[in-house]
Amino acid sequence: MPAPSEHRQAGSPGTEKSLRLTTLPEGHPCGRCAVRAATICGTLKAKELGHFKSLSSSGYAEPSQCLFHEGDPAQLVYSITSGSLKLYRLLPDGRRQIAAFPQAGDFLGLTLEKVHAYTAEALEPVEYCRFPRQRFDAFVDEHPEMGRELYLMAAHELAAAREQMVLLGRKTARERLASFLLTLFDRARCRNADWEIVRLPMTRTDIADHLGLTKETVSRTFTSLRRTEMIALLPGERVELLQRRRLEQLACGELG
Amino acid sequence: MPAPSEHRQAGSPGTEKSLRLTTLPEGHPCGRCAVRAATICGTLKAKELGHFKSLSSSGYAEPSQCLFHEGDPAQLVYSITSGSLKLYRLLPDGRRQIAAFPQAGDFLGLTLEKVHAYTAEALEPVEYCRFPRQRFDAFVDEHPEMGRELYLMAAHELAAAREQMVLLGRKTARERLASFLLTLFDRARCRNADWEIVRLPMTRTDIADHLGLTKETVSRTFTSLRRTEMIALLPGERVELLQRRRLEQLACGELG
DNA sequence: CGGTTCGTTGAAGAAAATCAAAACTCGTGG
DNA sequence: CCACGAGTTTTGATTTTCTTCAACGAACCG
Repeated sequence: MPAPSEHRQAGSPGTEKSLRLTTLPEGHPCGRCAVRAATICGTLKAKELGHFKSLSSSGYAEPSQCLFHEGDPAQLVYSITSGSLKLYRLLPDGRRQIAAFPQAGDFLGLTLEKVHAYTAEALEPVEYCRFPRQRFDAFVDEHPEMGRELYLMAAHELAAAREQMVLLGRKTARERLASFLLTLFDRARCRNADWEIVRLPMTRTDIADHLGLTKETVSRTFTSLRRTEMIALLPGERVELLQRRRLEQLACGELG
Repeated sequence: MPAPSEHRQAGSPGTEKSLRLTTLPEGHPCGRCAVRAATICGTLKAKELGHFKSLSSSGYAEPSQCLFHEGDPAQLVYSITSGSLKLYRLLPDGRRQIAAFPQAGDFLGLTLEKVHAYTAEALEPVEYCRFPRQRFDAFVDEHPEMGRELYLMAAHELAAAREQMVLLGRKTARERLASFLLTLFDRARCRNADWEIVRLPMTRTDIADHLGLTKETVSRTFTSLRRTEMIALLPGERVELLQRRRLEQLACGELG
């Protein structure tokens, strides 16, 4: 079992900057992004946006800093403007499950409970906007149309979580890694150009804790995918997609 | 790998009956239920409820009948009024992952996509209300306060799905079964009296496909929990909780 | 009563975990 | 510029957990 990670630094508050609840291209032909881009920003009229903006402050977190920890009172809501994080839960003996790797454009900390159920830890330098939870909730109450947008976000995350359930419950190690890499490629393609190269900001251990494997198995599986020439491993923790079709077949279980 | 299940009967339309989007006790001191109870019904004024009601028709499904299949156009939204179902996804070779076991009070078919990503199959006789998707969406558009309620539902299901990710990614067979049984006990306690007995409407294979195990492992694990006297297996596919505390410790990984 | 499905149990096998160690990366500082 | 050292990745050998295969008994049903 992996050792528990112990980081307790607070995210350092930054100076006020322009409010961007999403950094995504607004009309991009990617379902996930399209919904995100429509979220919040598109919903609010100029005057209301100003009011909303006044609720926020911006901040910055170093790699391995946590925006919040499992068990912390959920007092703030975060909107990531750049960088990426891991969102995880620890079992008492240190076993860890990473639920997601949130990126720019994602909301964090929107729990219904009084405390956070997950820890959000930066993988890279992260910029974010922060909203006091109470004022955020009050704002949502005053602007019913926000409810719909929050619903769209939650529904998307639910779909992703259930997809991950299929992966964790029924896929082999190769299928898991193939699926994971494809989601990364799709997320990258959605934001950037059609590069078939992504950088992995997370370690093998992080990937293992996301896919329900060990770091050794993840490493061996990378090697296996490289040997069969579906991907290439480039310097700088980057991965190139060589055969999308075969990787897709593998990911959904149509390939040995 | 388990053999694929092949059922293609349609849910039989029933006669008009009183609209109940939830059958849960409205003031029950259970978080999950409280939110559900507040959902929809509590949101609409009498006149609007009448309009909403006029959009629905009620129906009935036999065990093993499907309300909808993975890949079907998502034309209807369902609200379960009695009975329970399994919501699952099949891989091409027949591997199956059951995402959830929806019950009375749950909504089904609320996908953002054009088609359903999961199959909903009745475990027991199921009564439900049906709403044409388009009219449901239009209604939600006209009643912004509905968005907030949908968000609460989605957020709850997201929390449950992520809990299941921890289970599938990092728990042992015993821990998985313990966690699963506890959610069943909690759901039952929320609805009924404080009986520590639940009936399992699903087969061992269904449980296995929910927990990422095989039916043999599930069976062995039931035996193991029975031998250590945490639970008792009663006639009629019923399970009695004997030592809640120990089962809870086991479920969250504090026990061998 | 035979047929089917479901649940349990046993024995053998496999995928991934664990244990162990070498190779690589990258920042630091001599 | 290169050597050092901590952390990460890769690879190998062994073990474990769960799966697979197989058999049998119980419940159910026309």
